[in-house]
Amino acid sequence: MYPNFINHIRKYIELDDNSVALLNQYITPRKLKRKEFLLKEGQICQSIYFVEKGCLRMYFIDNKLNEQITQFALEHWWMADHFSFIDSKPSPYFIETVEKSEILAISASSFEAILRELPQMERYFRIVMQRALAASQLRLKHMYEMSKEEFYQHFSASFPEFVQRVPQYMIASYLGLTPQYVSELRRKKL
Amino acid sequence: MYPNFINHIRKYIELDDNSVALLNQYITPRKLKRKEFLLKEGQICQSIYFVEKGCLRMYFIDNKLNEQITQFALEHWWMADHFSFIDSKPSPYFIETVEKSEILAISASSFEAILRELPQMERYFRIVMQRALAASQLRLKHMYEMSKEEFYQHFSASFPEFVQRVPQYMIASYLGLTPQYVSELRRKKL
DNA sequence: GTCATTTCTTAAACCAGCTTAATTTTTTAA
DNA sequence: TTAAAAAATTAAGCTGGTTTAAGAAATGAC
Repeated sequence: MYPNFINHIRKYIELDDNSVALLNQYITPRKLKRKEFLLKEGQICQSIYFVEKGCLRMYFIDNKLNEQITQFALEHWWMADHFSFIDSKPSPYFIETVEKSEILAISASSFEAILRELPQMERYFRIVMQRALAASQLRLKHMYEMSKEEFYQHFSASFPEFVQRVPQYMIASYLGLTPQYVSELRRKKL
Repeated sequence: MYPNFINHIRKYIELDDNSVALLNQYITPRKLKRKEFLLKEGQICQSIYFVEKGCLRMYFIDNKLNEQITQFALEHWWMADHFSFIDSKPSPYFIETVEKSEILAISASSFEAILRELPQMERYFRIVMQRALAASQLRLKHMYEMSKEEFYQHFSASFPEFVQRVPQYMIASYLGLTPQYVSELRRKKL
């Protein structure tokens, strides 16, 4: 059904076919075109989203009216504004497809139901959250230790397919650079 | 025994006295003076640490040989290099007490034992990790949207007791500023 | 296919925050 | 208490990266 999703869970916990069937009841699959929204500023982030296929970005509008991208999610990744999701507070973020995507949504009430009926899923989500936290720590370390130029070069070298897949100005925004400066850096490298 | 620790867990899950007793078997309490280390660069982060009392900082040495602080942990907070802890990889970080502290350590093997014997603790840690992730998302947003001056003023206004408690050069490092610039900002404000 | 829109590039002026270096103040340890 | 070490301040000069503005190239929708 949703091979990426089920395989991802089975990387961390055991899940028999009955459990998979039960799980499926709480999942809302969504097929989205490019540039469609899952969340807009001011709304409550009602669901957490698993990227079965495609790519999401999360951004907010800063005080200069720029779109500031804070996260991407590719296949196998979860996306959510966790503060908004946990506390049912309005989110400052937009979550939007970067390309045609297939997304699995789990609403807050489904999330609770899953954890109640399939307690082993607590373990799965504990591990996922812990790994996301580890990734976030690492990203922060990179931001502390690298100049913007190094940060860009490091990112390009680490995720070349991603740099191909996503418009350059989005990479720039995610890395906290102006598109002009990225242009300059690319020219410099060639 | 460890009131902050047990109360923290009981904020999120139910825990009877037997479970508390069981839990206690897997916890190593440590009383530390100021400037003692729980982790040094190159070591594997063998434990996660709960701050029962006091304050920890995590930092690494950057290429200019500065101590770059990436995290603090006060009472009720957990501290760990999660990448190192999860994958048993050498850590680039130091974890050190900022002041006299009482710390509870849970080693990787104890962590697994706790989760095996008290499965409801999966839920506790899932919630803790999810909240830490939310906090990390928010911090990142602040870094994207604020100038360094705004970031400092925002931090000072948000955590005045913390600014009292911790040396100024540590605040500067945590916020990614030079101590000189912080000095300038303080003077400007008065 | 082709036109409108989106994305990328170039270049020059500008500035927030850093570097360097010297001095003063505070803290620590004996 | 006092000497030494650690932390904070001040000030001048500098630079990595932004801003502004305009044109060129690529892309997607019809």
